[in-house]
Amino acid sequence: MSFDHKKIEKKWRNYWLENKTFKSKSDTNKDKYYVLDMFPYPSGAGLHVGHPEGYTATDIISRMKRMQGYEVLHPIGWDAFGLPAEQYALDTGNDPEEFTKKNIDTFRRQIQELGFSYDWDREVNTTDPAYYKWTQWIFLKLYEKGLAYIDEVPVNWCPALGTVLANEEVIDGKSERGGHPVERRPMKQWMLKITAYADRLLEDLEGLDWPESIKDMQRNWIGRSEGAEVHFAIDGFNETFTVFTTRPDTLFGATYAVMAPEHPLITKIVSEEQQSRVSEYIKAVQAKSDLERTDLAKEKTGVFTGAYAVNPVNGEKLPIWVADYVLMSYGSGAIMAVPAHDERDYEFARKYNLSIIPVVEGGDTNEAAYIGDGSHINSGFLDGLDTPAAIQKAIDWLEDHQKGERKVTYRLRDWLFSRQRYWGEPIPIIHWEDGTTSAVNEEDLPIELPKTKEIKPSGTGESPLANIEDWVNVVDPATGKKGRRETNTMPQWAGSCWYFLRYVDPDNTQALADYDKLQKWLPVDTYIGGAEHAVLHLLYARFWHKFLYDIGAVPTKEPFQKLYNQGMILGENNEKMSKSKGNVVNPDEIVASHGADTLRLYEMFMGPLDAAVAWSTNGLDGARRFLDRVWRLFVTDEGMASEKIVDGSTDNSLEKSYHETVKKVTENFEALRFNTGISQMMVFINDAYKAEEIPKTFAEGFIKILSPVAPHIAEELWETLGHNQTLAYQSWPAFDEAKLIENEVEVAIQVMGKVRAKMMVPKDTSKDDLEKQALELESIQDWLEGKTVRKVIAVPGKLVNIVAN
RNA sequence: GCGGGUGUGGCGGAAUUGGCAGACGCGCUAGACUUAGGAUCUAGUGUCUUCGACGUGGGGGUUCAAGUCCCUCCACCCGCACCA
Repeated sequence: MSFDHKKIEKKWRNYWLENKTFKSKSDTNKDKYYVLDMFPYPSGAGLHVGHPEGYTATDIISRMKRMQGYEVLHPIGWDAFGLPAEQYALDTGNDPEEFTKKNIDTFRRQIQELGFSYDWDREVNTTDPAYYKWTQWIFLKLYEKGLAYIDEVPVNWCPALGTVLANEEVIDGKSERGGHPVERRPMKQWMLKITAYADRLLEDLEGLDWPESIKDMQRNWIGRSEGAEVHFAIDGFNETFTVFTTRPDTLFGATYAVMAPEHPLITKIVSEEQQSRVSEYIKAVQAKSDLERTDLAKEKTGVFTGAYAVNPVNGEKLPIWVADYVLMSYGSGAIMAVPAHDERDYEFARKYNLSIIPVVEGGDTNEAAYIGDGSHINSGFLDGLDTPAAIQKAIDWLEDHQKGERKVTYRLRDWLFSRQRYWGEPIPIIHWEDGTTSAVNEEDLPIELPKTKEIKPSGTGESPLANIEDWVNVVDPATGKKGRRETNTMPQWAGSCWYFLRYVDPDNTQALADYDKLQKWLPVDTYIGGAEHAVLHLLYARFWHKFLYDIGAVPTKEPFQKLYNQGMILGENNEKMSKSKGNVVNPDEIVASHGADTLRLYEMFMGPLDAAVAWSTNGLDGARRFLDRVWRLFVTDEGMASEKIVDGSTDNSLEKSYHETVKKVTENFEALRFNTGISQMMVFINDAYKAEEIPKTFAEGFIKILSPVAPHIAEELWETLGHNQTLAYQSWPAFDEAKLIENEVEVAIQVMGKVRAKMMVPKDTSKDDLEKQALELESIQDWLEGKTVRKVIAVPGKLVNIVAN
């Protein structure tokens, strides 16, 4: 008979919730273990089958660690600010808060139905004023320390929608909704100075147990490069400009200079005869979308400005060009071009017939740019040096002559922190009528979002908050000075930068979390989530954490010690699940038809946690079949413990299988290799079916190791075996290494590397004996007939290989 | 182009230090039980011209022995993308 998953799962779900079985305590002597999921955005679509994959993985770790005697912190919450709720409000006129609340209720129900062992007293919600009070507080601290500042930066302005769009809302230069044209427009925006932490964000990656690919992505994103800034005079002007280069050693090979189209100096230096061509070019570039501009396939374009730069090392005059292959956002927005040793400059020089002067020996500059190392030529005081030495000497020369200096540049840019949106944390700043700006007082936090039915774009590019007069206008009670609240709100990343701190102390009204409690729980021991957050979320969170460390708010330099990325679950047709493809699997339906335990088991058994694997209904049925087999093995049709389970059994036929299973499951779970751990449990159940008796201790041990994966059925089995307490805190079974060693082992006998026979021998048979016995085997004699034995390799306990010809 | 990764039966996937390739599951085949079965149980299941040979993306190499180490090529996936 199969088990009644609906009845059992409801029973234990309610038991855990009512008894607060998974409440974690900060004041214990137990060692702590903090297992974190990337908290979800509660979308209107409800839970996706992808969610339970990561959540089951962390739940298995949590449940196992509890049984191993750790005090486990395993919380969940809601990353509930964000665009979809605002779009919904715009479309329907409904309140995003109510909409969000409803979605959260659905997510909570679905997550509880899957039996995850979260401590529900620690639930956090980024849209709760009691929570975002502290998000705003962190912003105030950043502002105090000069790490939050206003800058004029280009944003995606959509005139038709009257609003600014996030990059992901712009598709091929058109708005995602409505397909309206979008243009780049400079606007005043809040920026966070993440670049001030660039080096630390880079260096501290070393000590983290993260996938190397993610660390690499962060390293690339930060993009540190060492080089020099070189100052160039402009011929006939009392102006200089600066270029950044990683190859100051090639300065003698510079044959022209390039400024980005946005470079402020261009309008000053452009010659009369080039004026119209330059302004036309700049206009054409501005009309291009970012996508078009960065399209590598396209040919490089540019125009001559008519002006000349003076090469500081030799006084040569270099024509200054404008070209969009130079980016204003990197370095200083201008370069010295060394076509002989830079592929991009080479391509450009070839197209526009600019001269190419080799200064490093090695390549053939008639064919291609030579990037490699070599002895320097045509380079005055650098001649004869190799690249590293020439770089050093060139920088020394520049510094001695005040023509430049050593410089480190980053690809990482400061974080654009404002959004012209309603549904986000208000930025706690007031702009006064006298032109000054001040932060809201700490004790006035939180600045709550005003309730409104008017979540319409303001039309000016400001957020809908600008329309709400009561909220936006303020008067300083002390001086009567009038002011306006900042109408920009924070991006969705803000709330997720520190939520894992709030779980530690979710109800604290005096601090974002109590320092001693943070000391108990930090860092997060295991953090699991999707790889789509590899850079932004994880980099922003690390940045805030380091800042909080600097102001003494948190005790660790890094938030997440071990990180793991779960893979994606694809549709049955091997494509990404999506409504339009009709291949979406709804977890509610699976929980109803097969049960939560089956879904959990199946998702863990599908393949390695980090792999992308296609959903299979047959595979799901197989997972259910296994649980049915376990049930039938332990429980009679009458619902009693099977007679096959014997207390004090002397049958030791299962001994090796049991100990091996406990060992493998423990080790595999520890290493997040759930698929192999589960397959070992299947092996044990197959063996147990064949055994006459199952010692009760083995049955109990098996139920314990099954419980992290399939907790409902495990609790029910545990109870059926006569226990009246949850098994959530029963001790994790131990295995006996000695029980794994057989007295007799099978060794393979190979002739010329091919297995020709096998024999059973005592496990510690010596090399010589092995060799002797193998050669005496009759079947081996046949193989050796007519051949001469040249060599015999014997590996005790493993195999014998006879080399003969 | 650069960085990271993957390639094993019909399918998902296993294989410490190089040491019996294909664990476990799905699917499939046969049998048992059955009024019936998409239930359950038992046995089998890499390929082939079944003595035996061949097999871990292709080719080459090291080794007594290679999925595993080295060289080379191919395919696919992820990230970045004119970063000076």
